[in-house]
Amino acid sequence: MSHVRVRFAPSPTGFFHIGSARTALFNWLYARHTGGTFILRIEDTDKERNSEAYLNLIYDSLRWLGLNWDEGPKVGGNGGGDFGPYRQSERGAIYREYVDRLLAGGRAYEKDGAIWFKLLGERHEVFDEHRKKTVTKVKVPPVVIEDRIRGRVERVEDEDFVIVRSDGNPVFHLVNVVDDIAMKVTHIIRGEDHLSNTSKHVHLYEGFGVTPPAFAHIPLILKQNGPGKMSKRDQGALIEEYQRRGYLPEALVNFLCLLGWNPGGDREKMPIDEIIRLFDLPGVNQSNARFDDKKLAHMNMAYLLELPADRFVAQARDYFARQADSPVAAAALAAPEAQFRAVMALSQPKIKGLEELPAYTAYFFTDDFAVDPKVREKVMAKGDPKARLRELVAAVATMDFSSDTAIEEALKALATQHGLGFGDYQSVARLAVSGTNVGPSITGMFRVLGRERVRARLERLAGS
RNA sequence: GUCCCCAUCGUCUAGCCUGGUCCAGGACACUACCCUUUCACGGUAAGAACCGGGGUUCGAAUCCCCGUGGGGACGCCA
Repeated sequence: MSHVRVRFAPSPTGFFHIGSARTALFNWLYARHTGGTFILRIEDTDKERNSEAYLNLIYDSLRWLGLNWDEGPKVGGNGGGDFGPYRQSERGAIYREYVDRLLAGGRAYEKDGAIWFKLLGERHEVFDEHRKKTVTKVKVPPVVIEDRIRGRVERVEDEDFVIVRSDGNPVFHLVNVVDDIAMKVTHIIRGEDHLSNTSKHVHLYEGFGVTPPAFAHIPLILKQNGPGKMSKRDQGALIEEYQRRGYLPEALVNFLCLLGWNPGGDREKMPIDEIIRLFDLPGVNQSNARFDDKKLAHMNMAYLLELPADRFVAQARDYFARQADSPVAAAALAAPEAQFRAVMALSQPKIKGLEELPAYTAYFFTDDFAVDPKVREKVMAKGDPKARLRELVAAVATMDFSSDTAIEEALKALATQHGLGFGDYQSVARLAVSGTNVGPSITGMFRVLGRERVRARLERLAGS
């Protein structure tokens, strides 16, 4: 097959959401799989609703997800590729030229100040009950689409439609087709919501005397709760939200590609190279998929767990840096490098997401940490906790803090000496030192916190 | 209302094209147990689905039809 050229063509009229991201991802994967070209084209013909902020959000989100584009805005030095410009707002001359061809060939006409595409066939007027108006129907044969995912789809498109608005701005259907022709796009991979537009597009291709590219309409992502497809307003829909919450882009990408595609068999968690190798259009499902944030969270945890320590530390630092207004984050960032790294080493195997980090690690960075009242009540109700705390204070004074095993030995010896279990000391020590009953191993906590702070906190609780 | 698409556990899905190997496999979630120095991770186990009805066939989750359900589109939005 000739060189594959696919495009992702978002319009900067709102936040960048999960559905768009997955469409971009499938296009990108197909390009990478086939060794083709991935084009980013900005469909900013709706002057009313476009915004530069949303445009930047598209760039940022794609970059964050790792979906680099070969042609498009921000690529290289001059023009971003051989078929630019890649923003439709800058391609007016090209559209005029194509519209003129239609006008000259009798395939378009002017009415009410707008330009309409003309269907070829017998015409008659009918009253449309649903739209409450009289419309002109044209007797045309059905458009046949050989969709790469859905198979053969037939649809009758029997009304002329506007291609240039009365204010002179071209309409989506026109620019979309013109650009796909001009940019030599070979495969149109887009959401199924465009399937019913496709009949218009095929007519336009035919009007321009061009064979349409291959179509592949991918299933939609349905909102997690309630009916309908996911939209920008739905819970968990925004890419920037995951970015802000410290999700790993590779986890999100892996999760997203599993929504509506599968590599066959039981494989789920896969490195991106493997996904690229396996991805192909026949593996894409035909049915819509419901978004599941639990599974995404699980995927994220799996990726977090296997992240090299250096990268985990970097991610954690990033996360804290983005919450600089929080006292915990400020304290964490102010901590010495070695301590920060040590705390992260204890946390990485335990947390499910970076979001947990502030609450999970606060006591390492400040003495002013929260104490869970329920845990306190429970722990302090058993036996003589204050006695154990005093014994711990004494033991800590001479304990070897150089390694977890040394600390463990010392605590075990203490428990044995008093005829109690390790857990009896562990629970009060944990409460004193961290204010809660969840966290890394007690020995790790002791070691990283250091003798002085551990002793002070044990004394504080013993004397309370 | 019209047109188009879709239909396997609660969710994502394997199997469907090339009917028998499927009293339907995996993952997430849920439950129980194990591991354990708390909490997680991990391990084991359990429950949980072929939308309904017709047909074709010796045989249907798999093929066909109808129904129902879900989704989408019907803009001088994209």
